[in-house]
Amino acid sequence: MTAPRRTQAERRDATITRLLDATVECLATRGYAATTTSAVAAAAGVSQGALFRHFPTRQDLLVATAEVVAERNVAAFRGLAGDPSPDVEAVAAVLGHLRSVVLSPANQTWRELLVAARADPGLRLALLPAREGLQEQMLAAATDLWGNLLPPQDLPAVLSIVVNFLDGLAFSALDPDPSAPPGRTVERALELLAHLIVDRRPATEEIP
Amino acid sequence: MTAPRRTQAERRDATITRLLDATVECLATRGYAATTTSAVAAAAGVSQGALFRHFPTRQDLLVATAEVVAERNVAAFRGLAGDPSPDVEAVAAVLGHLRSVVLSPANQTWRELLVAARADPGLRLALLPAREGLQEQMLAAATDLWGNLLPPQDLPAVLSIVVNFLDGLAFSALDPDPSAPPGRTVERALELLAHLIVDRRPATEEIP
DNA sequence: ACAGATAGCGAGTGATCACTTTTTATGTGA
DNA sequence: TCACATAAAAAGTGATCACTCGCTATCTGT
Repeated sequence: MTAPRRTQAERRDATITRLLDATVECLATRGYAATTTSAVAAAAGVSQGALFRHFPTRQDLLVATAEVVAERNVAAFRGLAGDPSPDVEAVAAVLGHLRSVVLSPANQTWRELLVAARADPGLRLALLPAREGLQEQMLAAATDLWGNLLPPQDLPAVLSIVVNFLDGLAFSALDPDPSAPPGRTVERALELLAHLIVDRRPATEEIP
Repeated sequence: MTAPRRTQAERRDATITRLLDATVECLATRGYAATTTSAVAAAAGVSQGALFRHFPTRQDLLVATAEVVAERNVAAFRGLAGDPSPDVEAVAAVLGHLRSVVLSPANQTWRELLVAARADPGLRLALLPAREGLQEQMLAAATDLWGNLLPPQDLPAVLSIVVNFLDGLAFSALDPDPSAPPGRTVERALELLAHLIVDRRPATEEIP
């Protein structure tokens, strides 16, 4: 009943935030094609007119959303703790955390936008700076994590293997629940990758 | 001038083939969202009415296309020659071939449909048998290629690493030309994976 | 040759898309 | 307090979507 009495800037920022959050959720749950302006506006609890006041086109909304999730993803990657002298188990544990980061809704949103950008030159161009920044930050994070385990010239290759493997995994895992525990195959794959990073000699499991 | 005089079955099969090929091309070049029934019909050189005579809904067309490209992908995987006693270079070469297979339009089409299926339960369900068949055939192909190099229980994990890495690569490579030569990082990554497969001990490159 | 069946065409059809315009609410500066 | 600016809502607008329908063209069995 009582008026909240917010400033214009507060009102503006609040609805923009709600729109961006709604777009993330919409992309993660319904996919790119079903992320329509009306669906986003409805999810945000505002009108379409409000949406188009702050984002002139749908693409502008998507690009802004991409930048938001790119920042979140960078923060999540940097949040992975590094160990000064890690063993195989520690690296495998980090890879497990990395897996859950890659499977998170924010990363799912990012993937959805990347896939759409492949066939949309305008979106691809608009996403380029965020993509480069993300890559750079991830290489820096990889240096923090594994810089003393690998020769510097191999870091990009190993990072590419790990991240693309996890992305490919997220993308071929069509299970409705992305936070499900990893299967045996994935578990063993992470183990092999951990060996690749730590001692560069994966142990052959003896068959009992 | 002269009438070609084809049977009904020939006419039917011909337009169905043209529609499926057009759908593959459309998905690979324009992406899922832009693969509309009118675009496919135009690319196939037939009317929309002809399309809907053979495929009651758009989803039926997409599912049929998925089954076609899944078969093509299996054939491409099985076409990779195995070597009875391969060294690192041979395995790396096979991985290079595998990369070009994964980057092919047929595989790009498959990925596009998989991504769309994530947010579309009906499509996901319809794609399930093709997905299982593909996975099975790929494991068989991997056994042919690397069965005598790896312990059997590690085959699924290694296959998962390789294939998902390449898929993730295809999916983050937004270059307009997918047949471009692999960059230094990708080259080194394939080398490391070859070592992982062959001698399970990647060589550390000395810095000159 | 001819009746019936199948294939293909193209003009619709309602729904929904991204987006615009008009109108109403809500802060802001003087 | 009140003219003004900005934010949000409500009601459009043309274009395009998946899909239908009536018609013609082509083939098939007899």
